[in-house]
Amino acid sequence: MGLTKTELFTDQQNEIAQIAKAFSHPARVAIILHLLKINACINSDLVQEMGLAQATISQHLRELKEIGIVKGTIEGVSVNYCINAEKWEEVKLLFNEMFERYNPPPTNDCC
Amino acid sequence: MGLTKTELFTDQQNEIAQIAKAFSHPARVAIILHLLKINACINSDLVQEMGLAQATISQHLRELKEIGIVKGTIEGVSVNYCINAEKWEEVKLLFNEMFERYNPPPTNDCC
DNA sequence: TAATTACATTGCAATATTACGATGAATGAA
DNA sequence: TTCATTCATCGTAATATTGCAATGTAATTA
Repeated sequence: MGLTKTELFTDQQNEIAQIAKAFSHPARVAIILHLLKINACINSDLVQEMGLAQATISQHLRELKEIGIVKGTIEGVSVNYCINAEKWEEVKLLFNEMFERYNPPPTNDCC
Repeated sequence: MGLTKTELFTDQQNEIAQIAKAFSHPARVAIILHLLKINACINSDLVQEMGLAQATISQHLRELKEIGIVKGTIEGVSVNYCINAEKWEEVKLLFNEMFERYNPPPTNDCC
């Protein structure tokens, strides 16, 4: 079918999945890593940095903006993109909370 | 096209994206969270837990196994699934390293 | 052996994603 | 005003994902 049955899952599960989806394409990871390094940049910089078409980068940036990880402000003719600090912290906590849930079983009888 | 141009990106970028993809569906998140809580379980337990068909769960489990996050060992008629401790640690470090890269700009002149 | 249980795999339909050319909108420069 | 720059959006083609019924496989039980 291709239609995810989100109603079967908790809000937390859906939220983790939604944010993970933002990270699930290397172009978006590359954009995020570039923003982390450079602090702010414009669409055409990213077109230079990666080898994708401008329309494609714009589409990826929109997804990152929709999730809230990235912010963009109009700066004359260009748009300044950067990491949304508050959301970044939130995402970090959400994933860390999950990562820390694992406590290896005392006996190794599971697998 | 629908075909990700992985050759444009670094190994690290592709690896983060690949692992994030494993987390990008709420059913797989639910499976992982359940395994974290319960330590080990079988396919049919998950079918009860979530409302998806057995074939669908099996498919999600296969993806998690392919990535390495989950291990499965045959236990008579059933298969015991559990978190792969080594891979879990690796994934945790990979994501934490990324999360910690962010240092908010001294001046808020970006966005 | 025959039936049962637990999963995996196959095949398919519905939908989502990826990529990009073409085009549109807005700003600034000549 | 006209042109160039920057980016968003639209439309479309190629491919990927999701979900499940049907079927296959292997081990256990009667």
